[in-house]
Parts: sequence; structure tokens; C-alpha cells
Amino acid sequence: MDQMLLTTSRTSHLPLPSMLLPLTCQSLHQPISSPKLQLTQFPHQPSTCLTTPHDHPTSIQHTQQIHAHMIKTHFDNNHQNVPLTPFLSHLSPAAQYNFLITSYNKNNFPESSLQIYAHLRRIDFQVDNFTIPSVLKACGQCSWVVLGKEIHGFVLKNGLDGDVFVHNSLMQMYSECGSVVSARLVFDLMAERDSVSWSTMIRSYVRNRLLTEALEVVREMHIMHVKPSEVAMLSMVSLFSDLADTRTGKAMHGYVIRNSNYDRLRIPITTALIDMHAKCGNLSSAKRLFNGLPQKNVVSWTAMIAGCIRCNKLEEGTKLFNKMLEGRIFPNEITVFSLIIECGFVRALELGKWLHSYTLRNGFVMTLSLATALVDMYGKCGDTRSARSIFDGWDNKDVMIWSAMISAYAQANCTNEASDLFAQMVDRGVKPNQVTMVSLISLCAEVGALDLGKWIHLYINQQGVDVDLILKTSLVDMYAKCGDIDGSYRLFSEAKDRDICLWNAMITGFSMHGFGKEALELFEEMERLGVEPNDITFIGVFHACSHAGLVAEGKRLFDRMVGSYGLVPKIEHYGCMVDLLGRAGRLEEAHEFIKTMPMQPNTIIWGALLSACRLYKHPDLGEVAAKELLELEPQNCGYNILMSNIYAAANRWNDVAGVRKTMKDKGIKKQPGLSSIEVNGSVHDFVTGDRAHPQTGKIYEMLAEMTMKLKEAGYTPDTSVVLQNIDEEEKETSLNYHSEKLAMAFGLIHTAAGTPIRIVKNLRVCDDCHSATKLLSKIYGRVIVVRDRNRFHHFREGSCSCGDYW
DNA sequence: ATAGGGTTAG
Repeated sequence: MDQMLLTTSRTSHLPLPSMLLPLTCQSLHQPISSPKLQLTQFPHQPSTCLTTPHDHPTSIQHTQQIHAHMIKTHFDNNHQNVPLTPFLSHLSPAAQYNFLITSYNKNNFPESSLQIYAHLRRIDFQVDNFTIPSVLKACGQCSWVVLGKEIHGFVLKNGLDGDVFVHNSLMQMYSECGSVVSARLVFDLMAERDSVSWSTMIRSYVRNRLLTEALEVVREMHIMHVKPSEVAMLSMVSLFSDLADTRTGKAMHGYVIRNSNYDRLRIPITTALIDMHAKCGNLSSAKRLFNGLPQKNVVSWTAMIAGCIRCNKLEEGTKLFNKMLEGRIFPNEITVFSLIIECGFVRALELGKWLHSYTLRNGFVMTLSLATALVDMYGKCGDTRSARSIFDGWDNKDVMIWSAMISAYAQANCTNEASDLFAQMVDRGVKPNQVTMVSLISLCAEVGALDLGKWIHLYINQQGVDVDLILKTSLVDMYAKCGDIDGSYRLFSEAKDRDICLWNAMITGFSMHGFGKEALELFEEMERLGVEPNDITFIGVFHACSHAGLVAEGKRLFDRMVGSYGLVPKIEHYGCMVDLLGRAGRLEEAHEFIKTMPMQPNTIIWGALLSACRLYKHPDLGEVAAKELLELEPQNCGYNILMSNIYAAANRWNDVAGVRKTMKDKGIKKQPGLSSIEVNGSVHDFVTGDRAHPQTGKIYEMLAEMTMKLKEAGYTPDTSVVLQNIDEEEKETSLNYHSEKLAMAFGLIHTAAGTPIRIVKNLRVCDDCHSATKLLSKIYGRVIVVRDRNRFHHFREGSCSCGDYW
């Protein structure tokens, strides 16, 4: 039978009977465009009856045959023809159409369903409240929200909005299209709700990562005495497992115990709870449930072992794996798949390799999905070579494995490899999905590749790739991190639905660029709209206060974070406050603040104080901070150098020599400076004094020209920075050969006059490069955007957006 | 004839 189905389905692709014109805007009275709708010719096939007794009534073959038969017999005109099989004959014409639509939906041919709908509207057939839900489902499957909205209008106009099925399917459609606000609107306006309405609302919030809202609906549902069925309960638990935190996980557990009688689905529900607890980081609860299970099957073992690995209890996981084998329960493909994926999650390369060899030794068939899991794991562990060898060993590659390999390169910051692979993928006609796009876009953000990022954005728009909130957030983040804050804000302001991640991306983007005021205004707007900030929001907000020098505002917000929002400040938040006080020159106050912290200060805290001491030339307090830092991380060269700079600024040359000697004795090397610049879609890297680039000659000529022009403009090198250099030889490659200057020279050669130059650096910009770049921006009439480790500098006409304060 | 949902992947 399978063979039969297989051969038939090869010969008949997407059906499009000739009577159905392309579904266009005109046919529905308003402009609608869907790049997804691919129209094909109706295949030349005889419209005979069901050919085999094995054909399921809703198989795609059968569906197409019925469809073709209806066309051939002019079903539309007389509505009398007995269809192909007796079981449809008792149905009304409307029901027969609906049968076709649902069959196409079930076979994952939503485009065909929509063709039929368009046809019905064209011939003025009365579309009833039974058909609308099926059509909306097809819209959801295509993520075609424009058509969905049109149908919503049709529903209201034709008085079909008294039907709970219609409402539920409208909610589901909006949710599938990522428009959770519209789904909520439908939900709120419903006169009558059933249990499906409630679970649909919960699902749409969870899918759009809105945990708080989802939990609120669960609570409301509880108050209204609506109980989910066991199946709904099971699906709810597994839905929440990817999103919940420890507290929420425990609350969900309690909810299940109070509201489920555990009749039929005890083991599945418990297994889902085990999975949820482990993913929430609550391994002990997971273990308690697991141990309490009267019967354990391979699924429960898998969930438990995967949970151990996720919580980084590798030995415990391995022990349980062996215990499972002792109990003669054997892992299946999903078991090894899950465990390999979790190894990637915690970067457990050794265990991952072992599982790889286990599958080979135990006769597991290497499937595409298993290979994908391995590529993913090796990629996450940073072993791009192993990932690539698995990848290359596979012939019929699909989107998933492509995405996994691209993401492996992306995580290793191998921009050119990733973009090459993406090009190959497009060449071979494999359609990338949102996962592919997100990993490419976040790679561009990481390395600052604006051109490539823009190109991919263009591709997304042209190909009609669905832009969900995750992808939108990564785009907003990419534009911001690549220095194009305007592009970032444009996307953000166009977004209709905004979740907390999107708000965070924009707030962080503004503060990273020194637009403290804008960041704070955005935060206020968010509050006005009732969006609840989380701990990440406050990091962005505090940075904004720091950059704008708003000490009082920052302190007030710190109190509100605890008082109004009940958030527990993490060490990062305390670090922000130290930075805020320090940058404002309130060094003693910052020091006092550190003493009142409820936790042990770490390097972030002391580092913030040390930077402030350097800025305000306060060697005594600087010594205190540096001493703490060097105790925590004696090998860190940055702290040593900062300290030596502070001594130099205070003319304490003996102390400078002391730090230098310590560094030499301990063999502490300066972290090499690394800058990159993107030209014509390729990323070029430079280290300090780099001579490896193929165009080295030209670059150094340009550098000489730059130095000359700088001198003419009256620039003198900042000698205090030279003191950073430890070795004598390093003096040779001093100021002039800092990596950002090399990148700048390359940019001046290869970009058109007047266009901005964008550089990404791994360290902080040094004082000397900062003042040189200011002048260079004026000399060459260029906007120069430098992203350093902490923030952006926009150099323009001789000055910098940071106000020389970074 | 219509909407959602079935434990360990994506």
C-alpha cells in the first residue's frame, strides 16, 4: 500500500484544477499578495474513481480525484452530481466543498484549500460557518495573515460571528501568523468560550514566548472553573517546558496535581513533568517524579537522562544510561537524538563523541535527523571540522542539516564559510527557514557584518520568509550591533506585536549607541503599554542611565526594579550601578555601594570601579580595586594594564615598572587586538601589526599617508598609551599599527569617498586611537563607526558620539 | 462536514 501511495504521489504534485484561476487580490476585492502561493498546472490525469481499495478517503490522491471529478461534471452548475464515492453523496454541496478543503488541509496542501475558497467567493457561493474554520486553518498553515484578516471581515459582514468554532479558528489563525494581540482581541470579544478557546489562547501566548500572559490565562481559566482535558493538560505541560523558570515549573506541577485525575495518561503526564522540571533547572523534582514512577518506559528514561545532561550532571546521566541498559530497556533513535542535542546544549564534547560512537557501534541507522543532531552538537561544542565531516558525508541534505551546519559556522564566527554555505544552499534550491535566517542574522550581529546582514534581510523580504518575533528581534539586534541604529529603529517601529525580547533589543540597542534618553523614553512607553520588563530590560536601562549620566534616575529605577516589579537584582545589575556611580565620578559612593552588596563582588564589579578610577585619575582607590581583581584573575592582562595606566597618569613610574615586571615574571601576554571590517560582503580581520593580508603593501602605504595627514593636522601620539606595551619589540608595532588603524586604512582604500566606514574591535578603543580616529573622520570626510567591546563610537567631523567618555 | 490537544527531537 505504501508503495502504491508513493508512486502515485510522485506523478501528481500540487493540484490546481483549471477552473480555479490564481488566487489574487482582485478575486477577493482587495489587494492581497502572498509570495508563498506557487501555482502549478493541473496534472493530466484521468478523473476516475478511487483506483485502489487501499486508498484512504482523505488521501491526497483521492482528494485530487474528487476535485477533478467535480470540475469535469460541472458540479458548480447543478450541484447534483454524485461524487466518486458513496460516502459523500448524502452531503450537501457546501459540505462536499468543506470535505475537499479539510482533506487538502490534512494532506498539507493549504494552498489548494485557499484556491477552492477563492473560487467559492468568486461564484458567490454561500460560504457557511462550517467552512470558515477550515479555510482559516489553511490561512494559518500558510501564515497568510492578510487573507485571514479579509476572512475575518467577511465573517463580521455576514453575521457568522456567533459561532464558537469560527472564533476559535480565528484565534488560532492569528496565533499561527504570530499576531497574538489579534488573537487576544478575538478572545476578549467572544460571547461564549469553550475549553478549546482557553487552550488556544494559552497556546498562542506560549508559542509567542509570552509566559506571564499565558500563566494569567491559566489562572483565569481556573477561576472560571474550566478544566482542561487530560490530553490538553499533557500538551500544556510540554508546551510550558521550553519557557518556564523554576518557580513557574513548580506552579505548573501543582496545577497538574490539583486538576488532573491521572486516569489514562499518568505516565505520559509524569514524563512531561520530568522533562519540564529538568528544563527549568529543577533536577531534584524531576528525579523525585522519576523514582516514583511505577513503570518506566524508554520515553521516561530518555527524559530523565536528557534532563541530567541538560543540568550538566554528566556522570549521573551516564550512570542512568547504563542502569537503563541493565534493565533491558534499549535506547531508540529519539533517545540518542535527545541526548546528543543536550550534549550540545551544555557543550559536553566528550560525552557527545561517546554517544556518536555508541550509535555507530550499536547498529543505529544513521538517519538525516541523527546526522543533523550530530552536526548541531559538534557545532555547539566548537568542533566545526567534525560537524563538517558529518555534513559532507550526507547526500540528500535538507533544510535542517543545512541550517545546523551554517549555525555551526555562525557560532564559531566563521562568517565567510557561513555565507558561502548559504549561497550553496540557495543555489541548490533548498529553501532556508527561519532558523537558518536567525543564525545568519545573529552571526552578522556578532561580527558586525552590516552588508551581509542587509543582503539577508533583503532575501527574507523577497522570498517571503515568515518573519516571526524571534527573527524580527534578531534583525533589530543586528542593525543595532552593526552600527545602523536608524535601520534598527525603523524595523522596531514598524512591528505591530512586540514581546519583551523585542523591546529589550531596541532598548539595549539605544543604550549601546549612547542614546540614553531614547532608551529611557522607550522604557517608559513600554511601561505605559503595560509590558512587564524583565531583568535584561533593566540591564539596558541602567546602561542608558550610565551613558546619559543620569545618576538619580538610575537609582530610582533600581528601587523600582525591586519594589514595583519584584525582580531580584543579579550581580550584573549591581555592576551597572557601580558603573553608573563611577562614571559620574562618585567613586567613594561606588565603593560604599559595593560594600553593601548582598553577594560577593566579582570581576565585573571591581572592573567597573577600576575603570572609573582610571577615568578620574584616582590611583589609591584604583589600587584597592586592582588588588581585588588580580586576586580573582591574576592572569588577566587587562587589569594589569589598566592599573599601569592609572600609575602612569599619576606619574608613579616605579609602580608602572612594578606592574610590568610582575606581568613579565608571570608570563602574562597582552591580549592581541583584533579588528574587522566588511567590504563587499566579505569580512577582513586584522590583528595588531598584521602583515598577513594579501594587500598588505597597499594598506601600509595608506597608513603612511594617514600618519602624515594626522601630523599635518597637529596630532601628537598619546605617549601614555605606549606604556601599555610590555615587550621592547612590541614598541615597533606601537600606535600606528593598532588593528583598528589597519582596518581603517583598508576601508579607506576599498570604499567610496563619503561612505561610512564600520569597524568592529574585540577590545576597548585606546585613547590614542580614539583621538586619531576623531581627526581622521574630519580629514577624510567620513563617518567612522567603531564598535568596541562595550559600546559604539560614531566619529564624525572631528568628534565622537561618546563624548570622550567610555 | 468545522477549531485545539497525545509523554522523550525539530
